[in-house]
Amino acid sequence: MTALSIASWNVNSVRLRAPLVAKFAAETRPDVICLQEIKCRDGEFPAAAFRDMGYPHIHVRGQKGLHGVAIASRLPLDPLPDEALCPRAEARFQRVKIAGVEIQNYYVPAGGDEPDPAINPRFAHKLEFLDAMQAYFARRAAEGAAIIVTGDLNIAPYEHDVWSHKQLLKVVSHTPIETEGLERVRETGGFTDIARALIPEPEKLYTWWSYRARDWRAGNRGRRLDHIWASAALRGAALAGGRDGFAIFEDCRGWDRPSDHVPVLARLKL
DNA sequence: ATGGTAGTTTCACTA
Repeated sequence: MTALSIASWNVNSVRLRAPLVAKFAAETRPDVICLQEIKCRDGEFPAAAFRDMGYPHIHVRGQKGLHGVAIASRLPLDPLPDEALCPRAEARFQRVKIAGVEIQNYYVPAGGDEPDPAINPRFAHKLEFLDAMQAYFARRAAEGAAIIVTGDLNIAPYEHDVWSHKQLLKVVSHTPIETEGLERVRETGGFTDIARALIPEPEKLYTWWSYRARDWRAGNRGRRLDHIWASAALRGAALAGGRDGFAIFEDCRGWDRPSDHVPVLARLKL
């Protein structure tokens, strides 16, 4: 049996946040780190800093200034085609194979403020992106492949994934069209939400706290936007470790010049 | 009902 630990973190600019990633990597030593919102082109990724952290194998899907995803690994990785999945061709999806596991890294569109696709093109894009994910999973479901889906999905699916279910029902990230859509996507692919399989409701779980709060810790108005899912072939490996199989690194939100998201981590026993 | 902060594409946009 071998262990494989996979972290996911929306860093909100990898060039600015590379020192924080280094601190996290030194403390937690994940085998793989999936990043979102790197906000740079491929060639601007701070690859040398990641090599120094012990992650020489890197796959970047960047774009100028906005969005962008990257995967950094201690183990060799094989890039896989990204299927041009994003309906607007933004850098929001990539996939690789590491130690026999396919890792898919997503940055789902945030969707703007108004949860109505008829008047808000960014919300329409978010729903189109979910449709594209569902169609992709439907095409691949019969394979039975060992797949990890991770990233900033920008949706808090369950009641206890937000600080106030009632007050967020009309707020983008927790509206029924989004939460039901994400459930459909997950079920289409036969994926297990590792966090909730190991840490069931009603325990509150958050991975994001707004920059705009006066005191993020005191108010604790968080949302669980960052996810790690395991395909049916990996469900046993994902749940074998019990509660230690999943972690949220809330302390990172209190570091100097933090991201508004914190890292999440799954520990697989393959 | 409003505004609050952060980052990059910056006297404007996304999140």
